[in-house]
Amino acid sequence: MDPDRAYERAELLKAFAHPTRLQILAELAKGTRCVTDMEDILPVTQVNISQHLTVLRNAKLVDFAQDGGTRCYYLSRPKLVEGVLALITADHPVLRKTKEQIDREKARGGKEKVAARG
Amino acid sequence: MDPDRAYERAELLKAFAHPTRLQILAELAKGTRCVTDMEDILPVTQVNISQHLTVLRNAKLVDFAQDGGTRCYYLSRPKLVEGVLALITADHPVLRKTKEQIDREKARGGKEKVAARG
DNA sequence: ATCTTATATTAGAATCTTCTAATTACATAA
DNA sequence: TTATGTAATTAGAAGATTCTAATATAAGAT
Repeated sequence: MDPDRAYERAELLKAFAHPTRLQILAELAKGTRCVTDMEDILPVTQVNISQHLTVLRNAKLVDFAQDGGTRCYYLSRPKLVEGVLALITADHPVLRKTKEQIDREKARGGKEKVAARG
Repeated sequence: MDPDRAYERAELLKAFAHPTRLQILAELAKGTRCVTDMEDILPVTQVNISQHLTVLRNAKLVDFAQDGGTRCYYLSRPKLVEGVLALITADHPVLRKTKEQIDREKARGGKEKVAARG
């Protein structure tokens, strides 16, 4: 992965990487919500929610449609957000390998870099 | 999502959310690597790589098997890491909705919170 | 024992992120 | 036009993260 793309993608992941923002995203995954809806659910101030929504908007994870004085927020890339939420919510057992297992994997020819054929 | 789980999951995502760590994870997704392998690929110091590997180990995203003086690092939760890498690598078109579309979605009864039946 | 190679640790400065307090803006109702 | 409800912005303090420099540890070779 080249450094520029790594930087971009890290920026995207940073937008996810905060407890309040994850809770906002999880809530929006259930449907459109306005800021007052979120205030009812989250144990933080309106100002703080608004600040986190700004981060999420800048990352293009959410957007809103204006409805008079209120804003209806929704996921602007639902597949991405739902995908990430599903992955971090699932249980992923932690593997442990010995040097011998790794050697056997290499012998079988796994995913590692190999000399070009031909 | 309850605040404790949100906190835990945000911690996990923070481990992903750095360009150098993403590059390390992408490299390990190709196969086992030792620290010198990574030094050859990444434009950062050995010390810094080691520090990022510590972060990744603490998050249980990677682990290593000792091989004499070198350490063979591998993904300890490959499905999780590969899943996240695939999601952030894919192109996810950005949706835009009007208030009217949102109203119609609500009328159809979408994912939003609804009064309990019964 | 000493040197070399491979990797980790520690300390601290620089930078970035987050939260709180104060204020602003905008839409609607009275 | 004043009040009310909804949401955003700004400034700055507090806290967390990251990087660099110096040093340490451990294994293998000489």
